[in-house]
Amino acid sequence: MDTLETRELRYFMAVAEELHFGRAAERLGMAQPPLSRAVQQLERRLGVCLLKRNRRGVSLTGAGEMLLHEGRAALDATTAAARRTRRAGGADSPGGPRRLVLAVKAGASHELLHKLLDAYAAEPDSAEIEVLPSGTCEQEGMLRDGRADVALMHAPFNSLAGFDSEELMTEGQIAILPAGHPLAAHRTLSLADVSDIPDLPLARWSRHGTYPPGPGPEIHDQTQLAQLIALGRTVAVFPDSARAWLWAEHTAVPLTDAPPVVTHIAWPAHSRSLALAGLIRTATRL
Amino acid sequence: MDTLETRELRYFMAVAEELHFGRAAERLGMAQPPLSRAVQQLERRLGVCLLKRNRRGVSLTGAGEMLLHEGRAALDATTAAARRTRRAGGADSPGGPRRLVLAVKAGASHELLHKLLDAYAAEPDSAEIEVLPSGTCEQEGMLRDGRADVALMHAPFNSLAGFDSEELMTEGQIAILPAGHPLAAHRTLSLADVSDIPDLPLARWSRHGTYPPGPGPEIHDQTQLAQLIALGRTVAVFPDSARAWLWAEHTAVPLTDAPPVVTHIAWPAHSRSLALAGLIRTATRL
DNA sequence: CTCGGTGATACCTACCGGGTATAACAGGGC
DNA sequence: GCCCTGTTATACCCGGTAGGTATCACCGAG
Repeated sequence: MDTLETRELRYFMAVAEELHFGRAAERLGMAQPPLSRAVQQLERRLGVCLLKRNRRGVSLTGAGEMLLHEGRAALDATTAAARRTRRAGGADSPGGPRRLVLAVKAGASHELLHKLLDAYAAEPDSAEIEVLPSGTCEQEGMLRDGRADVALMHAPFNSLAGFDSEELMTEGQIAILPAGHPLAAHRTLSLADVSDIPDLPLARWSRHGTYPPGPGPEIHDQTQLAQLIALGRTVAVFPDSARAWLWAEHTAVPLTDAPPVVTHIAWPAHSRSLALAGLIRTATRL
Repeated sequence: MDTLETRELRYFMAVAEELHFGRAAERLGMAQPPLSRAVQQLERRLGVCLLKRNRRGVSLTGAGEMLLHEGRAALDATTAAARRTRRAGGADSPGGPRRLVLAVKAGASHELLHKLLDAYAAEPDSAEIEVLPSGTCEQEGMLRDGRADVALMHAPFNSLAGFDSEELMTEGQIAILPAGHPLAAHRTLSLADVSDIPDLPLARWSRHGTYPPGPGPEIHDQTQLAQLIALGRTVAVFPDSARAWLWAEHTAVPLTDAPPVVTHIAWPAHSRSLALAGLIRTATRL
């Protein structure tokens, strides 16, 4: 009577995201009429109007927006439950699984990650760690929907909201310039210096498939970016630890006014796994 | 195929908590055979063994424990989605609902709460605040399953894990003694002093219907506790602000070594409501 | 005024969730 | 050793409902 099945939620989410019954039905692999009916039923059961059916497409009501947000969290939580249960698999041992999935932004914190993995592997009865490279700022979603159990995150880029976390490292930021560029001769630079170079527009990173507006080139791969810098086509701002992968044609210049980057280890607040606790203990002792 | 319906989750949770198919079925208001079948189906779909069927009852496997924990979070999230959507109700206004439910431990932080409500009501276009009194340490659950949108919590009693929060107030703790008791004459006391009084055993608070072991009386109501103290039958430890409801027969003595109590305002990390943001802003400015 | 695109309705079918009855199995009491 | 009790699993049936197809109702654009 008041139980909100995940199937209904999935259906509503599809419609709310597409704002179009036909496309939503296609995405769900079903016909449009049963989808319409299911959403109507959902509205009747909740006793609220979720969608405004304008003759040309659909728009969300206030309650619809609420369900879109809260439903996303709920769906993530259920798929997380399924995934983590599957991973816990045959292991009948109490105290949680013997395998952890660690999400790391691809290429970031090389050295820290290496030290962490080595130190943890040396611990007595440590679990197996699977390192899962993630796209830009995707670690949050991975923790939420159970693709990962724990993540290395970088404030202020990642949001730690909703997770437990421990601080691991703080570092400054550097501008990475083509070695030959006039600015590369400076000892230090400011953010204003590098964000306003006429011949070197700041690169724009892919974020969930879309790019922020601006004149710079669209980037979704670190190697691609490195090459464009080496070719003198762009400039980028990175944490100090990015020095590890600089090319000969690159020059790193410290930024005086860039916010410091704080690397955290973060995990879902309700986690109760012994293996996770061990990893966190190891990480904070580094 | 991999979708984990809430109905299945509810069924499994009931069995996992009761560890008995018959009782679980009764609790769910259904017969036992379909419940057995549903759980079998769930196990087959997940491809893992969740329960060990011993001839005498049932026990959880590692995967079963995982699903018990993760599933609780998932079910809470879906019921929260349903509840909050219902509450968002007819309000088609963007930016979230015009009504917030604020969970407060019954009787705690009177003064702070009063100031907060007054200050917020004076704000331009403030939402309506419904104050929801909650039992001991129940605010977490209320935020998780959507009965509340925001809560006043008291560290270290409440756990802030998984929520966003702002600190509002820090206070010391006091022992509340019968006015005539010898210890009531002291200027200060230590925790050891009050936890080991032969004739005044510490009261035990109800927590989800159960009581911690010990010699003291079982308490689930502040008035009841106040009376027992006045009668010289027990002693209790409270934050400073409890002085507000002391009786004439009570004496409050500061505790030197009790951990300070920090009152926070806390809310689900993914909340995006304008009304909530306004309330938080008001609270932090107090 | 018609046509294209949208969501809603009508109707049918098949699946499956739920109920009842009963089997299979283990343990304890005599 | 045998039966009785408590437990979960199996067999079978029924009804509700999720999903499909065909079609309608509506409105905006040209």
